[in-house]
Amino acid sequence: MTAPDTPVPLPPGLDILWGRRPAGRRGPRPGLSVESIVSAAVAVADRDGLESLSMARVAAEVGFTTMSLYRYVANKDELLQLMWDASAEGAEELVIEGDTWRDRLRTWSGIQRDVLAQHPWLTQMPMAAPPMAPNSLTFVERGLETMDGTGLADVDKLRIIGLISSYTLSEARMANDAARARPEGVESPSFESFLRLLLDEERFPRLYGIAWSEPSSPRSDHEDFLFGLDRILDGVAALIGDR
Amino acid sequence: MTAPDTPVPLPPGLDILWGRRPAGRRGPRPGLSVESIVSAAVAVADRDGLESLSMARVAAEVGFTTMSLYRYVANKDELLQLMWDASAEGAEELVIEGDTWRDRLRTWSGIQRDVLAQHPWLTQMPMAAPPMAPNSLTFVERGLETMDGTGLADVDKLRIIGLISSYTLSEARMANDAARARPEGVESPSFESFLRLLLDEERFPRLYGIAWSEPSSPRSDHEDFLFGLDRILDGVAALIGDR
DNA sequence: CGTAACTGTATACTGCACACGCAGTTAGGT
DNA sequence: ACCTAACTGCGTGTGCAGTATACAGTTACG
Repeated sequence: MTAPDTPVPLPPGLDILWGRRPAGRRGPRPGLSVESIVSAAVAVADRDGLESLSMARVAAEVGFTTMSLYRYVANKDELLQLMWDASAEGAEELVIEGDTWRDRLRTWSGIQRDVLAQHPWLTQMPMAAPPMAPNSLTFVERGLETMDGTGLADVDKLRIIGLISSYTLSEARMANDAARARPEGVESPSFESFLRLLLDEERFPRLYGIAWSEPSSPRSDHEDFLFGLDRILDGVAALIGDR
Repeated sequence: MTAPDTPVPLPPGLDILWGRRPAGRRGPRPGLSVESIVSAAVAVADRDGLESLSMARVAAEVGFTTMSLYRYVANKDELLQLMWDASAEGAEELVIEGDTWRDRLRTWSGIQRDVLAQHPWLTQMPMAAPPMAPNSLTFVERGLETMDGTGLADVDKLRIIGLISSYTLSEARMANDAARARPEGVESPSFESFLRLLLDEERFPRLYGIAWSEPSSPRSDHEDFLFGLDRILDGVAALIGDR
């Protein structure tokens, strides 16, 4: 029924990202651009967090009125999608080195972690479905690339990429939320102290034991992260060995 | 400096959950209760999604005015925390069966997945830091329990629990977001069709291959989930074998 | 050179969380 | 018996979101 030239309707924002926006010819020169709006929004989110990202705030950042943004962006959701993809900028030029698939996957995951550390608001974003924006997909492609030569099925590679990035995202989210919970670096009692207050030994024998026995090694978020990642990679190794 | 009787300030909502709210004696009988408010809120979120959960909506559900809720709950964030913990109700009576740690962990993860399926809004919640509410912690305790006898260090058990639940949560989140993207079950083109439209072979050789070769096996979300879980469990098995 | 397409903006509307204060209700102290 | 402190429920009001709409000015095509 649809004429062959009728473009399939894309999810919000994707038409911009994939360069399918007509770009009219008449009328005054645009004083703004999607890119400048997105980068202003990213700057605001980096500085003040996602919760204080409003259309008015972004407009102030670029020196225009709030409503002018809507000439370039359909709504706030679309802007968020664009910000997400903007954070994956540079994936095109990315080259992942390493002798083994394990090294390369580790590096790939580390890059993702770095991005999440630079843009903490990414962990609070309402991530709609799998990534379908060009930079994100390029990054996925780079991830698949790391497993060339392992003999894994392509579908399994994709699942592994999904697994690792969901893990990386979750860990970053937890680290972020925890950091935000202690406002002024005041070494607020944080997790274990609370647990010691709240846990009683009979209801929570194992957690109780962990809470009271821990002060030996003050381990870092990064070590926690690597521990989990190595468990996943061990699982991948087992899968590769299976065949 | 703090007097011994001075209660340590708990994060919002936790004082209610752990039964540390004074509960005054004078004044009129409360017409509401925290429990009724929370369960009304859960009902609203189950039915209409988290985005349409407002204090006014909850108030209408229980037949009171908006502001009356604030006599029981400090703010909306606190209500969300209470809802989160309420979703883990029943963890106390939970008994996880299975002959091997692997079976038990699988079951444990499956229970979490079921809860997330029943309360999809959990995947959209701003999860502040690790769970410190009683039901959530009880569920963690049950998770630790599944690995009794594996000889793993307690700290590692806790990390594994964290790893599995972050994975389970992420998978549920993606499944949810994808489901919400196609509004009326209209078999919207969804992921692969879009990929076929957007990917060109030279920029995305591997994704291109996956997108065009796939229709062989229409696999389900559940299989995807189990695949990733088994990778993680393989990793745990490797860790257990290491010692 | 008229007009259609386009841009920036002011104004207005809606829904939200929540501060505040008031009126009525109960239980203890005198 | 009664005063009063502690409490509940509610109406009003505030400020901030996102965004619909209409309008005036600007540019390029026919």
